[in-house]
This record gives sequence, structure tokens and C-alpha cells, in this order.
Amino acid sequence: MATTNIIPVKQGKKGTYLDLYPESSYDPTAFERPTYAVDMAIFRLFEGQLEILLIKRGQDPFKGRWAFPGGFVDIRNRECSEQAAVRELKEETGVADLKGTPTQFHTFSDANRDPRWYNISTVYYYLMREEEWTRVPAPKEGDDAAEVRWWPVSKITKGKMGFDHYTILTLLHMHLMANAWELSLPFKLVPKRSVFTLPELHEAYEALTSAKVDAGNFYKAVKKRYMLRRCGGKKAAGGVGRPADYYTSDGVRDAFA
Amino acid sequence: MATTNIIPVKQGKKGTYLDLYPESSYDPTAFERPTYAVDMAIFRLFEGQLEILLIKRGQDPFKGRWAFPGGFVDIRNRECSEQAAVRELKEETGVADLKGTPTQFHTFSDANRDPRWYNISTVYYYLMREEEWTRVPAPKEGDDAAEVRWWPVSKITKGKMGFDHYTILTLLHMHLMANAWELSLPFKLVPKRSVFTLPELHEAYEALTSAKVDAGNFYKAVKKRYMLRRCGGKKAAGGVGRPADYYTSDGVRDAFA
DNA sequence: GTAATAGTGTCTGTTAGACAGTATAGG
DNA sequence: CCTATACTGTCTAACAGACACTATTAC
Repeated sequence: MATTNIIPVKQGKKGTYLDLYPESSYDPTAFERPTYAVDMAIFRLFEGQLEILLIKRGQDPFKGRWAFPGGFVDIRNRECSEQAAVRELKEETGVADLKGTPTQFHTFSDANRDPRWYNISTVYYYLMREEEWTRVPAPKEGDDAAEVRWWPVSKITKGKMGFDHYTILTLLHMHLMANAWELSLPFKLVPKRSVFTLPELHEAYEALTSAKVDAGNFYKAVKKRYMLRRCGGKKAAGGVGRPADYYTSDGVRDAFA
Repeated sequence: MATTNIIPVKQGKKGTYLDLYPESSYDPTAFERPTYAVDMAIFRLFEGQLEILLIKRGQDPFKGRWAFPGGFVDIRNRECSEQAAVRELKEETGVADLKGTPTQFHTFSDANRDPRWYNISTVYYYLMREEEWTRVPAPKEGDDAAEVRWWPVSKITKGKMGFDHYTILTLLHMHLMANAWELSLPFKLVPKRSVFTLPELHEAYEALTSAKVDAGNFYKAVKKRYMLRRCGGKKAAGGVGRPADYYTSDGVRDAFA
């Protein structure tokens, strides 16, 4: 048996991969292979602020610092990176059954991004709706021992995170700010998928962009752009002031999954 | 010596990576590692058409089909993926000394994208200016034996390309069409970096978006948005009709590198 | 002069933003 | 009534697109 541990695709049929293409002029074992990891950046909207789900590292390197949920892709079982991101999220935070698919942001491959060995990471992000929060531990104020918690993005500093995750978070946050409108991101933060209120969308937009936007103008713009239609009912009272109407978006209902 | 061939970062100092973190609860060698490759999509504007630089595969799999230049990242020498994309481009096509940096598009990690083993690829793209074409063989009509040549993007069909490269090209082409204006892509296709004419930009824009755009309106828009300034001189005569003025963009001169 | 390409002016409908005004809830 | 929040109307300046018009070259 070769010393390689690369898995041949058709192992039972033709033998190891070297047998499959004996005339291949190059041999993948001649190249070192990196470890391949994924990171998952889960965002939510909480009390008007954009928050991110982080885990506290229990061991070196960067013991005690915070990091994205993530881990190695299970190559042996032919897992793709997106599946790995979902699986690692569940294993490390208990969050399962995402309603939509995470979006690939970028792949980081600097040789020194992990102090131990050459590791590359593909970073995914996902904007989580309120009804998906259930499995995530609530943040406890001042409880540093919590291993998993939401952090307001605005409160995270460079020294708080391990590896290059602060840099990644900054790049990702800039991406969200710049593309909130084009990528329809407010819809992905708002509860109940296709039924929502205009103030909810407005709050999500402001949280994503860190900018103040005139509510009335925003309502008009979003109604026109997404062909929103009032769908009956009002947000249950209890708050102060006039309750908001519910809206739906027929045409692009599934585009916000 | 361990059976792993992962390179410890501080080899001479403390030994192998396992010695560095003996209490680590996880061991990267417990995970299979993928081969890690890059693909480079080089575009140019030629006779009003968007073209891409492809190589013809000389061996299986997909012998005789066309593919992006690319290859394995040299992990052993701590090369990052962007460096690898530039190096492989040079090795496979002779194109060297890119004036700007390639842009990362996406990382593909489906287990079956390479029929031989689990391979992931990070795809980069680069829009090439006319003065960088010199090392690239000119296309020969009907010469199927050429190993490296430019192909008009519009003439590429699914069966012509190997691996999943046609899918990748389609996704990438859609990305370029959708973001030509926002990403200032026409500037990256146009000769001489910061000195250009408005018709050149217009032609580049139409080639990128596959759409007809009123030239006059485009001139006005681009001059305003990029604060273009007429910088003297006119395009050398020889063509028919009025020669175009040269423009420059002070404020964002280096943004188009 | 004509032909061809480069660039400007003008008109019109749309949009973005500021901000005033109206609507509907609780108290 | 009041306050607070949810909208809607109105005005204006900017913008986009259609298209007519002028400008500069070759011949």
C-alpha cells in the first residue's frame, strides 16, 4: 500500500488512484496537502444590534479567546465544505436545522494563519431568524465562563479573538454593510420568513449598515423594489404606538431562504 | 518521525507540531487532507469580445478538453493560493508579471469535481490589459493543436471544457456581467492603466455585460462617477472618424491596479 | 462635400432624500 | 386629550435613458 492516505474515488473497482492514471505526469502525493477547515459566522439581530455567535477556545493556541464555530472538513466521508460548516456549527454550538443555506464568503490561505501547521479555511456566513435561536444559549452578562454566546459585533475588539478571526470578521462586516441592500440581507434577519413588518426590515437594515436611514423613505423603497403586498393582520399589540402591518412578497418568496 | 507529512512551523525550535501542543484534544492527522489547487481565469478584450485564456489538457482525465490554467498550491514552501495562481499561470502559459493582483472568486469543494481524488480549488480571475498580452500565443483559427489560446467566452460550450470548469466559467461570467459597473471592471480591461479613452471603456463595458448601452449616456456617467479629467492628447489617428480624447482619473488612480 | 466616430445638450420619467402630515394604537 | 410608533404625501434635486445635435477626423 502506498504511504499516501488520499482516498481513491473508485477504490473497489480499479485500485488506488495511482492505478487509475498510471501515465499521469504528476503525482498529487508529490505535493504537500493542507488541513482544510471551515468557519461559520452566524449573525442575528437582537435589540436592534447585529450580533455574532462565537465560541470560547478551551485550549491553545489562543486559549480563552473567542473564535467562529468551525473545524476540519471530513474529507474521508467526502463531505463538501458547506456541509462541514453546518455540521461543525451543530457540534460546537448545538445549532441545527438551519432554514437556509450558508453563503460562502472567502477562503483564507495564508501560511501563517494557524501557528501550528498550514491550514486553509473557507468562511461561510448565515443570517439567523429569531425562530432559529432556540438552541443557542442566551448570553449571560459578565459570565466569562460561558463557552458559547452571542456578541454584539460592535463590541468585539482585536485582542478578543484568536487566529486571524478578527480580521475575517472585519472584512465580513464590511461586506455585509456594503451589500445589505443588494443582497436583500434584511429579509434574512427578519422573523417568519415571508411575513414581516416594514419596521422590522428597517431595523435590520440599520443594524447591518450601521447607518441611520429615514424610515418612511425606506418603507417606500422596499415596497416598490420587492413588490411587497400587505397580507392582513397586524403585529400583536403590547408595544407602544401603532402596530405595524404584516407584509409578504409573492414574487420573490423563496429568494430569501 | 511521525508518518504525517504536515510541516511544523517551528520545526527547528521545538520539534514536530505534535510536540508543540501535546495536550491538544484533536489531531489534524486524524482528518484526511484534500489536495489543494488553484484555477486562474484570465480575461481580455479582443475585437470587442470578451475572451478567456485556456489550456488544452494533454492527458486524462479530460484529455483534449480545455481548462483554466492552474495547479496545486505548493504547501511545502508555504505558498498561499494567490501566489500559486500567479505561479501556475506563468508555468502553464508563459504569462508573467501581472500588473495587478488576481481577485478571488470562489472555492469549489464538491467531492466529485475531480474524478481521481478529493480536490478543492480556489478560483481567481484577472482582467488583462492589452500591453500584458505579449507572452500569450495569438489564437490561430482552426488550429486545434494549439495548447494555449484565447477563446471568446461566447463560443465556449459545455462539452468543450473539462472537470467542472464550464460550470465555474458560467458562474464567473454571470458575476462579471452583474458587477461590471460596481467593481469598475471596464477600467481593468483598458490599456495603459490610468490613461484611456471613453470609447474604450464603453466597449469594455458592453463586452462584459453583453448589453448595448447608449455611448453618450455612458460617457457622462463614467466621467461623473470617477471624476475623470481630460488629460491632453488624442488617440493616435489611423482609425476612421474623430479620434478620442485621453482621460485620466486622479482620485482613484490606483484603485484600478 | 460625405462617412464615420466622438462627444454634448435636452427632454422626460424615475428615484433619493428631507421633512411635513396623517393614522392607529395605549394611557 | 397626550405620546409613541407606523406610515403617506409632497417637494426638490439628482439621475437614467432616449435621442437629437454638434465636433473632429479621413477621404
